[in-house]
Amino acid sequence: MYDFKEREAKWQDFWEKEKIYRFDPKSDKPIYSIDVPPRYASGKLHIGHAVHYAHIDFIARYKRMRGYNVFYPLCFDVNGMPIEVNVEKKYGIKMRETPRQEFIKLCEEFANANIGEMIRQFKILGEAMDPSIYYQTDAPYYRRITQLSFIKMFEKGLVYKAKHPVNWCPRCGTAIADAEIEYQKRKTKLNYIRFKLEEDGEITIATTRPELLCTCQMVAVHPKDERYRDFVGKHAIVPIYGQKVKIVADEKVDPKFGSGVVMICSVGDKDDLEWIYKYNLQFLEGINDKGEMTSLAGKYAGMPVEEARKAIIEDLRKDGLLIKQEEIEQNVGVCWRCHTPIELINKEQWFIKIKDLKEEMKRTADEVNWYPEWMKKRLYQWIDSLEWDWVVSRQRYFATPIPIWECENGHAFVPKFEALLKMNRHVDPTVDPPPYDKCPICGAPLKGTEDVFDTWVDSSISPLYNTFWARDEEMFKKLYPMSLRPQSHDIIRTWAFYTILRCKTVTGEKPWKDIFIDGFILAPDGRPMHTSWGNVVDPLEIIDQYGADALRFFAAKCTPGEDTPFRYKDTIRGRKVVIKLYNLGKFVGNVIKDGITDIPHEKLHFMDRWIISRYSNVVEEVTKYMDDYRYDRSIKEVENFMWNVFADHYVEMVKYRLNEDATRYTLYHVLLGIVKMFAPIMPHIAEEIYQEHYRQFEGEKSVHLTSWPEPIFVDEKALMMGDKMKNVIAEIRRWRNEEKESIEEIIVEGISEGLEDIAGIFKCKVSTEIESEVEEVISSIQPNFAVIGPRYREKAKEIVNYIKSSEPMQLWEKIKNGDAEISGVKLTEDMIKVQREKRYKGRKVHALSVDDVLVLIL
RNA sequence: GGGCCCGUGGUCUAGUGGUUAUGACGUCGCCCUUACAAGGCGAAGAUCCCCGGUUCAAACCCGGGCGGGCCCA
Repeated sequence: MYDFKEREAKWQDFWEKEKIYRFDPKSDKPIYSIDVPPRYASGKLHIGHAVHYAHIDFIARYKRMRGYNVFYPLCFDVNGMPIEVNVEKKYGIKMRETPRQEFIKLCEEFANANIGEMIRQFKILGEAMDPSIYYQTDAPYYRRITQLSFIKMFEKGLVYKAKHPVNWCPRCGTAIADAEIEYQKRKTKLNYIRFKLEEDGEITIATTRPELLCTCQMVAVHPKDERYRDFVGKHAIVPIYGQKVKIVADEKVDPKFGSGVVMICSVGDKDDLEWIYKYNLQFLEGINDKGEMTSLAGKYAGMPVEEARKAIIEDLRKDGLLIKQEEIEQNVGVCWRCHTPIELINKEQWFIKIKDLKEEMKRTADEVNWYPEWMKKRLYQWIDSLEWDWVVSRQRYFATPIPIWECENGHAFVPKFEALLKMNRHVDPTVDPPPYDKCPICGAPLKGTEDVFDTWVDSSISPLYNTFWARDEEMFKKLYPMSLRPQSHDIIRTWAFYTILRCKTVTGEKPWKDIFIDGFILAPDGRPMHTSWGNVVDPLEIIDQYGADALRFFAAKCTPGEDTPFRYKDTIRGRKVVIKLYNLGKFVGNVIKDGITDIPHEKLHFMDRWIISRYSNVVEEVTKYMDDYRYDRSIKEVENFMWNVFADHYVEMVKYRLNEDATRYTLYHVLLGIVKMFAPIMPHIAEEIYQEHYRQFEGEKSVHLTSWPEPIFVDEKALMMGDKMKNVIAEIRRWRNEEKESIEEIIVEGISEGLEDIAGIFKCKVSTEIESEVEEVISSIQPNFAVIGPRYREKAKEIVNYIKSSEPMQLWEKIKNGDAEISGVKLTEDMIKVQREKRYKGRKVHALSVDDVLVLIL
């Protein structure tokens, strides 16, 4: 019995101890380099991670067996907000109230404490990452490369500073990321407010944020809204403030919401932002970073937002401008920690120019091979829709500092590229001295920025880090561009896009040759996994219960690019496959335990040539699939061959001749090839069988160091007739299984080779002469669409109907005599599929018909 | 609202124009046949989401609809 827990752990230790996953920088073998997604160092291993990393591991192991020097780094992403939040929770502190460097230190400690556990998780998944090429994105050596590559872009004039709206929590006094926003359903009032027209009349707008009247710059209606057709192009006067604003028609207005008329303010929410860009409006700041009204609000200046809203509603009511209020439910974005509603406010931010690079990015993306191909469309669509540049600054602590110093006159400087290159760490402008004593332009003092980079700035240089960019010219030439970027589809517009952008601008070349886009793993119920829905699957429990190979088997069954629900049945099947392989190994191992002798292929039995031909075709197919990153098709092919062809048929049919050299030779090579084809996907069981039964003959110390199998030979005749023979044998076995009668003699008509195996298996006399008194009956004739269709086109239907409606025996006679004709078409044997039956006279004979072969059992 | 993807027996799934539609899990029946009962053999179970079109021929191609997912606005 295969104890997967004990054995998988054993082989994992063995691989680690023997250091079998090593990239050799000195080797002149071709390199296959993988731009591994650095695993985020804050949390538990999710089933999605487990599956994605398994997919990458399939590729890495396969490429090693194909003779590549595989670059497959162990790496971790250790930046950003989730770790900050975890640290705040763990110590009960607030980031902004803790000294910066102290807080950063706590983040580092927290992440490092997690990394050990993550490495252990990778190990029990059977991951073959190379710990000798390691990085983590918060390390000084990595941050330095982030900064160096940024400096390159700065020097090219791609960096600028401008005001940009950010999500802002007025209570915490900080910008927050989209991911930090929680949405809550809240009841609020929708206010209908009367706007007088400059021309004649009035229009009623509906808004939940009347305090923003001071920043109102436009009024919009839906273009098809009949009620307001005559208003478009006219001008409304904003109550209280009196500014004159244009009335426009815009598709984005929902005519069913409120009065169907909305006001467009500077920045009320994200929709406003879109309109600001579309209509080139100004960013008017009605609310400051404390959540209070600014001087633009006139008499309400200084009031907190909610208070100002109440006051303004009161004033509108007094003036008779408030028509009515309706209670509505609204999704309000709130700070996920203090639940204060988020405001969009304008802040100085650093930008990287990307709008001008759109076409170049598309051209570069096109130079990369996309798997699956259609994923490229998603990137293109994203690039086409880009309307503003990349905001790279964040007002946080735990990330790479932006290496910029500024003077009070707005002159900005970065360290010299060469100077930073000579350092063995990054610079932190909140601590390190500026690169110049004073501003080289105006002489004013320089102050370091406190902003840090968006974490995508770090992760989007992984190919530069991996390939020794700026550090080792020779290695860079060998490794860049990398062979493969594997990643999931949710981050095409971020990780894939920014990586292409950064690497292309810095090196002038694409970052990788291939990109492989993975799908998502959903809960077994087909929905996304959510703790609150109680449908989360823990991969560590799966491994504990079914084994890592079984989990990897499920991973292999996921169609690349598609979202796949987790399927327990696939892990159950995976475990069965492991057991089947183990037993098959035990059986074959016992037969070949004294080794085999090489024998010329002519000395093989017909059915040996059959299985070897089948095997050779499988090797070719599977190799093709693996080259296309279609491990799902590959596993299906190997699994089917191993179980339904090799084990169920070949092994069964040669049990009577296990002591022959031909049998042993065939069993040895076919099973070894099967094991090798399983090795990338189910590495533990493959290692188990290799170590137990093959290592003594093959020599290599691990199956993962052996080479990928090659086809042995393909004998077309053995392939075709062998399949028939296999079916004949299976049919006789089935018959015997059901009838439980003894067999004296078997007569086979239609096959002449491989009959010795029938005699051997069923221990009876075999002949090919059918008694003359046995009568042949055509039991059915089916039309062969593949022939009739293309040849006769529109006549096909008529021909098919004729064949189907004819009595088979009579039709057969006519076809044989050349008398069968319909609509001027003479029917021939290639146009039909015939099933024959023999009926006996006199003796007791059982007739089985298999394809076009006839078997009589006496 | 936009882009991309998906919709196949009870459940999940393969299948990009031509057999009797693949396989798994589950169910039922027979069998411990010298690796494996976590196995073997067999059975039941499908209007291939709906409507139209193209074609001699559609699960597959085209158009429209319905339902779901991801990303974006």
